[in-house]
Amino acid sequence: MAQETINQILDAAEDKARTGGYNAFSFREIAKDIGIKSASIHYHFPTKADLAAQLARRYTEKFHTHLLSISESGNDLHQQLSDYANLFYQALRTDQKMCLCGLFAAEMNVLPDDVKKETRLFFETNLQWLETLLNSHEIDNPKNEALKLLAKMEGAMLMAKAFESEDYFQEAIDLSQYK
Amino acid sequence: MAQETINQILDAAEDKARTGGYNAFSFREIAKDIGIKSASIHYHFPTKADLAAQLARRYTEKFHTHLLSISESGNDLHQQLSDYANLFYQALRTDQKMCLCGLFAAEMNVLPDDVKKETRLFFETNLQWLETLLNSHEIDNPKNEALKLLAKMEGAMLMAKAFESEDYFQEAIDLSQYK
DNA sequence: ATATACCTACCTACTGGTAGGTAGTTTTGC
DNA sequence: GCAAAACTACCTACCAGTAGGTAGGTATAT
Repeated sequence: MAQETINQILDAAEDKARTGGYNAFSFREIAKDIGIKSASIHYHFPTKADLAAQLARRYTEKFHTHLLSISESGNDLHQQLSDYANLFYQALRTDQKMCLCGLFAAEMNVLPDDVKKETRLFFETNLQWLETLLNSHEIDNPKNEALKLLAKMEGAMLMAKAFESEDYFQEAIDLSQYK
Repeated sequence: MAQETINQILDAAEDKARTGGYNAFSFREIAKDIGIKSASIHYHFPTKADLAAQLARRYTEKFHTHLLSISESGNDLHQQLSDYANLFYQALRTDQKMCLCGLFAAEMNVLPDDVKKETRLFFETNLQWLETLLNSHEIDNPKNEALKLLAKMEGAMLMAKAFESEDYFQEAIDLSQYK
């Protein structure tokens, strides 16, 4: 089973992609990092587009798992949104890195189609989860409110990166209106 | 006077940088676009870092000019913030491209120091302008409010890119609280 | 016998950057 | 007033390094 290698490849790629985007990771660098040859990565991921698409998909799936566990908690709206914001904050804090799909979104125009598709799926997944949550708490115009919340998360992450301090994320996130 | 060439180089570089970030423009591509040789670009900008730093600086300066003209209008708070949001919206709409510094911010970790510095300056310039505006209209905690507004702008731009539609920007921007 | 998971060796295309040359313009010294 | 020197804004030709990708080989396990 080569699942372990595949995970290692994706881990290394994610690390680099979340630092500088689609052009910031290469087959050679990943190979060097995990101790195999670049040609061997092509065995698992024929093209770079395949690798990046898988990367975005894995990222979205992991994120979705966290979303489900938040909604299953049964906590009140403010707490769930707090936990939600914390998903982004922890990504910043523990990895000192941007949201993978946030970075990909910024580069949307230069991404291969498959990667675009997976990137958009991340945002759609988030919007849907937020909308359901807001709707179940009888918030007006949940669709629009969801979009504003998602934009707030990504914008706050960008502030943290721009000023190179996670604190800016917390300062930019204000969920008091949902209390 | 070679100012014209310099402008052409920066224009071509900005076009590409705003599409895919720091790694999305090369001396050769720019040279080809404007009809000179890549070596000649090095004459005006010794290194890529120099070029990108100048690019960010020019971008910030232009933006700052617009900011000044908004504050000189003497319009009410809501109108000025609307005009402010429109600066970002127009960048999206007319160029179909991301905010240069928003993209650079996402890639902060891989930028040369000079480019980092200029990128941060863009955000500081925005924060300062917003803070002054909010302060003069007796808004509570203007510093924090400024950060939240700036995050909102960049977040909304990211939404527009993620979904490849400018409409998402307008939907994510809601300034009704400042009415 | 076949499939898996790697390998070596190589390809073409492109990257930022440098050395050294040149035509045309401007500045300097007498 | 004019020739020499210097400067500007390009050029050709090249470098080492890296990019994604391919062909074909090999050891191991089923």
